[in-house]
Amino acid sequence: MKKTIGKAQSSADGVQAVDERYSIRDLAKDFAVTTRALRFYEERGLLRPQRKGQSRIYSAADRVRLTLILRGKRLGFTLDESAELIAMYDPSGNNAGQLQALIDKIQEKQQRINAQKREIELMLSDLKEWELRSLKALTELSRGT
Amino acid sequence: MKKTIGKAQSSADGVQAVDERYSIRDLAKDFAVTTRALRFYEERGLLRPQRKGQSRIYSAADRVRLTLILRGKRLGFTLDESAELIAMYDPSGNNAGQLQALIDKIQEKQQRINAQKREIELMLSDLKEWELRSLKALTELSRGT
DNA sequence: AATAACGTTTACGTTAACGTAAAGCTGGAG
DNA sequence: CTCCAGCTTTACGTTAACGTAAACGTTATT
Repeated sequence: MKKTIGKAQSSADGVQAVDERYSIRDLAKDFAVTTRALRFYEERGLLRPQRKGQSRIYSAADRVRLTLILRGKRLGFTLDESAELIAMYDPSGNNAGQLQALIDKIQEKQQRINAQKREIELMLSDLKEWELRSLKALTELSRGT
Repeated sequence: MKKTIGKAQSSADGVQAVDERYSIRDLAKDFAVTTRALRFYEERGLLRPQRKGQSRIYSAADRVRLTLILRGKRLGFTLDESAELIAMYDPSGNNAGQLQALIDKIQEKQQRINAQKREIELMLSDLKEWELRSLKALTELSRGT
């Protein structure tokens, strides 16, 4: 892993060990997204990189957020939903209410996905039936029935 | 079930029994979609209702097609994909070549759907893990750990 | 100084699947 | 005949999640 910005944070504060800094292109490359996407996520409030002059500087925390954003996408969440989830997951204000809300959202998502799964299984059996029918029709046809 | 258009098709041809006719609003009501959506589906080639004068008249076959369209939507298919599926179900010009192509398409579709199913199962276990974590965090928090 | 390589903001373009008027036929009730 | 509900076409608007392009700033290297 190469740090492409500045020098290493050999901070003397002991506790906060590594807090590497990444350019926008670093993140884009590492996560296989475009820089446009990263700026867009920021515009939508999902990322808040520091600035060095006019340039954006991303931290390890930003990488975690981005990971959550992309996982959300894979799970079919909208950006707004992911923003909510990230906010809830944020350990800054972790009260019981927030966690309960998070759990509710997750369970709701489970319901939807389960429904999809059931529908897909229905469709699969449907398609298999059709395939059988078509195969029979084809063989009969080639035999000149 | 009320037929709201014309009179019943008490056709004397014996074989083709019921072929009810529905107005666009009938279909909209029955399937809980807007008339705009129905015209849009037609515009995209997914429906082909007859015309009586300027008005559209939908048949039982059209209802089946609409069912497939909506099922496709629930499965997350685009309209174009649904159009493909509907074309597969259609027993129009069935020569050997067409049948083979049909089978190929069906099998290809099966692959994709199976992949989707696996992905969904992955997501589910992911979500369950999250849920567990959140639940633990919540109980520990309420216990004041 | 000039060029390349990267960064920035601003802003219009794109796709999907309709929503939402606007304005005009049309058949049947009164 | 009049009128209205219900149908039609035409066409611009909307949301999400960026893509794409223009025009410009900033370093670092040649």
